[in-house]
Amino acid sequence: MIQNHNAIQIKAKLFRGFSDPSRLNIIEVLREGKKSVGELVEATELSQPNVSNHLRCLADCDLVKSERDGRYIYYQLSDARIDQILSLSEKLLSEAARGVFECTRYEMNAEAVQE
Amino acid sequence: MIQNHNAIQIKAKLFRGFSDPSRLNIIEVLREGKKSVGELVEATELSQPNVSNHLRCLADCDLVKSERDGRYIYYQLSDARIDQILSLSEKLLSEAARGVFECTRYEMNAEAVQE
DNA sequence: ATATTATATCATTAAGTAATTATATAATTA
DNA sequence: TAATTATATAATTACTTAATGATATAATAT
Repeated sequence: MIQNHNAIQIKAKLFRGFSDPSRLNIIEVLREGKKSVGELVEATELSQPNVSNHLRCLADCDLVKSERDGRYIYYQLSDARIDQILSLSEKLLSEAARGVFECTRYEMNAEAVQE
Repeated sequence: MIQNHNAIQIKAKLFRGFSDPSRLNIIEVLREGKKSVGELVEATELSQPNVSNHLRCLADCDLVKSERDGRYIYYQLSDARIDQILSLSEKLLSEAARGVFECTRYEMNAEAVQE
């Protein structure tokens, strides 16, 4: 049975959280555990405002939650299933990675992959 | 950094396949089983060129595979884990749907949601 | 061979969105 | 209080990409 329009909109929105390389990079770092914004900036090598912008997006979508400790604000993934979804995706990519990489519809300016 | 740059690029690209509502709609219909392009057009109410464009994107990424039968071309999901990823996402959304729905980043609506 | 049906491709348009720069807010320390 | 550190916000710019409309290819039927 086909899903209703809203269900698809919402699900697409969830995946959009994962679909940007910078945002996904942040999420991958958060899979290690709770991190401050500064730690995320250092780990991802993104600019601080850029990290904050993406974090707000992720927080709005309830993919991450935050708590302040002094002047630091710590972020963490809000749900264990996020980790599961990413693990499953890795398994899928372990076989399909070449096809995904060669997809030409998006130009993500990726560096060359050695095979 | 836990993962290398390429791994993140490729994973982001995979999720981009799911992140557009039209494309996700097509994928959801394909979860029911093999469908011709015409059946997908009818089920999704998207235009035929639009469906074909998205199918090419999905095929390039190896998310779907196709086979011709006469003048019809049938598409199906290429890997059972795609269905698993979508099922897991549904479970996640069963609790987080409100937050995702209320995410304002993509509507360019500047209203902070702090806790 | 011509017409019809099914699908793909391509150029263009229009909308979306990531990154940057500058600035603001908040907590802490001197 | 003023300075410093950590993070957030906002406006702008540059880039990305979905949808459309026109056309092309492919298979089949007449």
